[in-house]
Amino acid sequence: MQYNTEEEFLKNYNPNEFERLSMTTDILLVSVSSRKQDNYRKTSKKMMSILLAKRNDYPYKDMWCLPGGFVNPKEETLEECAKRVLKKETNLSNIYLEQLYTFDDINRDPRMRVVSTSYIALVDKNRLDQKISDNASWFDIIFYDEDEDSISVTLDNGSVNFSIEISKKLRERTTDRYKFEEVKNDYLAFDHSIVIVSGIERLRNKINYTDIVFNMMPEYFTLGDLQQVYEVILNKKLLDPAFRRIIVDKVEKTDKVQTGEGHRPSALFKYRR
Amino acid sequence: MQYNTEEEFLKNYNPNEFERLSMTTDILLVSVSSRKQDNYRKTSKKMMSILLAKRNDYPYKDMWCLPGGFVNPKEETLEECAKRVLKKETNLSNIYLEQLYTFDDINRDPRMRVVSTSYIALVDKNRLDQKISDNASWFDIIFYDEDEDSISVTLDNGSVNFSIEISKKLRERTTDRYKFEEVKNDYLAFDHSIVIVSGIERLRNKINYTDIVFNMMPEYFTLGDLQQVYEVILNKKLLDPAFRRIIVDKVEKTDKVQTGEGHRPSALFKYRR
DNA sequence: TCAAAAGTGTTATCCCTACACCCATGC
DNA sequence: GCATGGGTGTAGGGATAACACTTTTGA
Repeated sequence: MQYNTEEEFLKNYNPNEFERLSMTTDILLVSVSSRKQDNYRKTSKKMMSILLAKRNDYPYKDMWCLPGGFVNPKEETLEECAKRVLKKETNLSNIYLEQLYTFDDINRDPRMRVVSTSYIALVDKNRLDQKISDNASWFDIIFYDEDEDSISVTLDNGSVNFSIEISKKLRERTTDRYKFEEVKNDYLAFDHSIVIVSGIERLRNKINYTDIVFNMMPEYFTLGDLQQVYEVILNKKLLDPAFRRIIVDKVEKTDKVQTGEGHRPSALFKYRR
Repeated sequence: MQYNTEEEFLKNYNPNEFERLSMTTDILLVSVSSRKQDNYRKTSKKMMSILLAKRNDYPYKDMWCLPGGFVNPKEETLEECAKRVLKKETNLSNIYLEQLYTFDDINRDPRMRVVSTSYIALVDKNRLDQKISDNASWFDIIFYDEDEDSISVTLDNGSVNFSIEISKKLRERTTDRYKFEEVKNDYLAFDHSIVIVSGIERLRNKINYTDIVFNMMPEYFTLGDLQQVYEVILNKKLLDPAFRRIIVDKVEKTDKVQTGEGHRPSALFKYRR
């Protein structure tokens, strides 16, 4: 249908002229957890954590999924929808949020077409009080292994523990974009295993050329803590002097000192604004 | 609404339970044009070109926009929709295509909510025969200037010439994501000026760490040509020896030679697979 | 002959890696 | 005392930038 005048345009409005669909936003909320070590001298071990929600409705009963919700087209933009979901789940408003990718799993819901725009959100877990939604739970990424053509992830929330396996294949040889496909996944609903893996890839890339990591840090932190966060995201050990050289311009030393750790106390730094 | 059994789930299906919206895909098709120089010795000057379509329907009459179209939710994914549009506009099927961003301009169409997922597509113009859609036209980017907080672009298709100005502002100080806003734009419909600028940013970034540039090159090319394409995308002059060192592993020298150019003939290379 | 681009070599500089080393603490 | 992490200095190697230089062609 094509209109030539304003009159025609307004008069001929037919709400069913175009096929409609529903949209959702899904949010990959990432943080970092610490687990105390037995040896009193050792620093606590760090892991990435993501927030998952348990479904108790048919047909996804007892599966886990990323927090998300349908977009209300009359009221909110996609980003506003994502913020609304985050607020509901964490009771926090000012969380770092970045659009990840728009996935459209054509058969996601048998009743209607759903397109989902996913977001990645980063937060310092210490900012969260206890008011997380009842059906939500933090899962630690206790294992993450990536090679040429597959990714393997193990998640654990203290009582539930499961692994997923994703195959990766370069889409075109001219680019860095991968096609991810589920190989093994018995616990995550929809295509959320793919969203998780894509988000972690994004995070891992961006940590090298942006300061997003500071969205996951408390106001004051030691360089050791910061280095461990880098290491857990990059999934490799870094050399201390090299790390300090990279980070030195991004942080500011404060007067504060952290003691009582079974070794030499460390200076507390904060992000340089 | 929540379902506990399959029976309940299927029986209670209500197509209006969730608010619907319409989706479109918009495609930023980028190529490189050459313009012969007066001096017979000089190589022809290169410019980026993008494909725009002229609207002749109210309320966008005589404005230009990116090729695009509504997604048919029953029949196609977003990417399939983008490919369908590209096929219609260029008569080509195997064009490099990459999802750019999902923009949702809440007041894009006064009659209904439209969300648009944009794609960037790269092509070697030589592959295109004359069968471009009647209302479509290649615009050369004859001027592109970017500084700390604004971008200025001038487009020209031989008969129409216009400029747009976009302000850019870092969204958060921890990241590299910019908020773009139109400052001046009298010719481009919707939010397409923002899509164009975002796409060029993406291309400029990716050229440094991927091989996407070869999607815009013919099978055989000289290193001088290739370097000029890099230069026009990066918007700066590169030093010959440095460029050759970077590129040497990506290309293969062939027996072919290009002569008749008013200077020493150059070897033809092709992309190393 | 000459202007333009093709193509190559060489040096200085920067940055990163790797390693060595000393310091300060709690038990 | 000692294991552990905090914190710093330095030598070596690889990549890059800048420049100089030679080659080859069409008009």
